[in-house]
Amino acid sequence: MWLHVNPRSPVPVYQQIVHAVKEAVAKGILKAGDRLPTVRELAAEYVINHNTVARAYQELERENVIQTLRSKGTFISDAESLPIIIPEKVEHLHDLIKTLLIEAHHVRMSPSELKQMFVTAVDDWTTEKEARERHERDRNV
Amino acid sequence: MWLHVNPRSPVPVYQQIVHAVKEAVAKGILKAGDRLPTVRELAAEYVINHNTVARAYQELERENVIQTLRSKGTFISDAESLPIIIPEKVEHLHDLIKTLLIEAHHVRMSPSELKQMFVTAVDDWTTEKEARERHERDRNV
Amino acid sequence: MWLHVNPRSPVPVYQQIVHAVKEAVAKGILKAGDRLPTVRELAAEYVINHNTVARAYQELERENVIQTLRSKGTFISDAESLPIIIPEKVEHLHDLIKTLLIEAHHVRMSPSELKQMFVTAVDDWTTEKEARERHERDRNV
Amino acid sequence: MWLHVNPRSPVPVYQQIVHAVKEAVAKGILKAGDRLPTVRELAAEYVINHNTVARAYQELERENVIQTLRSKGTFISDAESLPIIIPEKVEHLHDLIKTLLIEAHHVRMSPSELKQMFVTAVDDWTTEKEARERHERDRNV
DNA sequence: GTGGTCTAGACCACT
DNA sequence: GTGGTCTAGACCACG
Repeated sequence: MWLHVNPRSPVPVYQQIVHAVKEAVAKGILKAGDRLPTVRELAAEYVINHNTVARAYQELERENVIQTLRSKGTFISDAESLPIIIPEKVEHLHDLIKTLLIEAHHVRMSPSELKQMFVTAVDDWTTEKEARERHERDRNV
Repeated sequence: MWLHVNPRSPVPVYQQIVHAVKEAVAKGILKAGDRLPTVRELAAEYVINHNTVARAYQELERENVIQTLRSKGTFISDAESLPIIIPEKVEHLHDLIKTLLIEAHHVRMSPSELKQMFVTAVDDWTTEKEARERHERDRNV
Repeated sequence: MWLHVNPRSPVPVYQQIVHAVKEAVAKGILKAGDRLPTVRELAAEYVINHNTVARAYQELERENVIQTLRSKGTFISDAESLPIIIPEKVEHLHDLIKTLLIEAHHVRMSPSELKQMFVTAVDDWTTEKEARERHERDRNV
Repeated sequence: MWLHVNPRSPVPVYQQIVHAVKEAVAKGILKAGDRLPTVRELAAEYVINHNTVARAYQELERENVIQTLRSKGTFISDAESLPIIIPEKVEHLHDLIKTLLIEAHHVRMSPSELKQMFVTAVDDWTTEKEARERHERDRNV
């Protein structure tokens, strides 16, 4: 399963859920049209308050990651159906990168070392994703 | 000035201060030995309670970013005085990079586009920093 | 109860709380998973401000002695959950021992007498702890 | 010299001085009758406020470690001249040992390991002291 | 109901 | 005058 919730973490549980769903989507584990568990199913399985799960789903819907079809369930949105590109969010990425640079400095890592680390991480991410997709294809052949 | 505080942001004021100081240090705007405003000066200037500022300073001291000289004020610490390297924090950087990849995907940005953006951001950061240092040197000549 | 607070002591109240909790844990009076009083309960019982208690709890959490489960309360953490070993802290123990030797000298106690006293104290501590554990076990049988 | 003062340490400077003097005495580096620098000499040499040094001397006098002979200077007290043995102070040693046990527990050191560490530390202390005394004697022969 | 944050204002220890 | 601590009382985020 793509979800691990740690109730002891300082980051709110509902945000952990949001993040996990977005991660699964980004990795290609969840794909457009896939159905998510209902709020109550997920709440029961992970022993979470259902209000918490509901809040996570609301947030995901707000971000257009999922869509709720009335009385049919919630599904991963079709990415292409959302043509809106939001400069505000790109801004957010810039801030994240800046934070990365700041934190790196305080761990005595130079910008170029960070760049190195970043490139490696991205390459790993990409190859892992491709491996996953190849594996998926083979299974379906 | 290197500090902007937004009291209505969801991120706690004391953390905003912490982040701002770390940013100024990473950028080279604040240097080892520089004196920070006193708790009460800073509190007055930004209309913050002095306790909030004190809490930020304590957090910064805990992270070895600043040092308190008893009743003389607080100063940016020498980076060299901290031989401790914390693998746990490097781990944190990895997580940040992963988050970056995930968020990028949800703004329809591919890993390679993100890489591009990252490299540009780092280069900008570095050249800005060098420009600042050159300017500083020239002023002191 | 395992807590005695003296508001007129020169040592800060929040540190007294921190120390008392650590002592209770070391003695086995508080065990992994045990729930601590809520911030406000403890504050009310000892006529302390809740902020002071909160600060003590935060410090304890930072030292991995307790863990906060969001809006469920705070609990003694599993010792096993903390694989981190800090040489810096062992250093601190050495300093404490040196202080002990120095203070002993000024009470006209020779190192060997101190050694005697130390061994006795440790043995008492251990037997007391074992007695407490045996008693605990018997009660649960 | 037997004094090192760290103005950045969280422990007050005057206490650092007190501790250093007591340490030098316990180690036999300073002996009964030895003359200490005057308040102003010491203040000048270590760039400390003379009030701070004065306070340290007061504290040392209060603890009978030194004695001030009016207009002749301050001297290390003759230990044997102070026949008073204070149970209150022995109590203090007990508390220190208890703290040691508590802190050891939170660094995952068992009481017996601590005992081991303690014995080693005491033996080192004693042999060092004897070596110093032998060296002293040889020099004076 | 839980802890977390903030303000306001007071007092203290240290230099 | 510096930071550190504490109280009192308020509001918020989370589950």
